[in-house]
Amino acid sequence: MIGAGIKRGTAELAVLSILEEGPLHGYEMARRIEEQTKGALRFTLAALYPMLYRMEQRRWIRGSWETSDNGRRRRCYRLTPAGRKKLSPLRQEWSELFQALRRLKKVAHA
Amino acid sequence: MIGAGIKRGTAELAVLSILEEGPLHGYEMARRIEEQTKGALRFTLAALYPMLYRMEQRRWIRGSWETSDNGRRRRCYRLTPAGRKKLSPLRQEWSELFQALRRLKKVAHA
DNA sequence: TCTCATATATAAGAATCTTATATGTAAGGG
DNA sequence: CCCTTACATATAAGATTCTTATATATGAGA
Repeated sequence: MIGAGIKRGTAELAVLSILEEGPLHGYEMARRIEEQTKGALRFTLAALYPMLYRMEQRRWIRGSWETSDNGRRRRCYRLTPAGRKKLSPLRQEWSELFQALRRLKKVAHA
Repeated sequence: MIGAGIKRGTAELAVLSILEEGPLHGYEMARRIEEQTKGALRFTLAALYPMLYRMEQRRWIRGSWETSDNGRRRRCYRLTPAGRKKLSPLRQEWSELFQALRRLKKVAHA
């Protein structure tokens, strides 16, 4: 798995990206991020929950308590318009970072 | 320029990459990183000097005081064999991060 | 002399990650 | 019936690495 040192800031992009596909609760977000990145990117729930809280404060996502079929309470988050608007500049920024690092001598064969 | 949030961990790779080209002192490293990334990646010296110190503690780089032609004292760093060995797994890790983020819905057209 | 470029250094603070710990329900196996 | 695993959220303490602000000092050019 990718180490803690270099993955800072990825949670924000990961959460917004995952929520773009539809509303979701934290536990499932963590599972999907791990699944979709084939285990490369993995977040502990302890990292994810405070992040979700912060993103809600910034109005990028909005959470609501729901009760699932199996009777469990969970907090379902969905992207706000502001969150959706944040996505493309954020992706752009990551894209620029990749390019920048590639210029500092090839970052592998990526 | 790329924001502080997402560039964590890049300094390490940047320094090792720059030193791969030859020994260098901190001030010039900062200048070259900015130049080579066309201004996208920029480190303040206040971020760079402690980083160089930490990397020296880890034996990835080795510094020596030199006096330049113009009579200024400066600390010249060079890659150690250990530092050189660190470069390829580190690049690999970044490469995997890029791939992982790309899988979470395209990170722009990168 | 004043300012800019060179050159290094430290301090205080912010943000985001880590591991450890806590709580509670539901389902399945022995 | 009990134990373990999966589900689901939450907080605390600590590490790391970035930020801005500040300090020091020399050399060159206007």
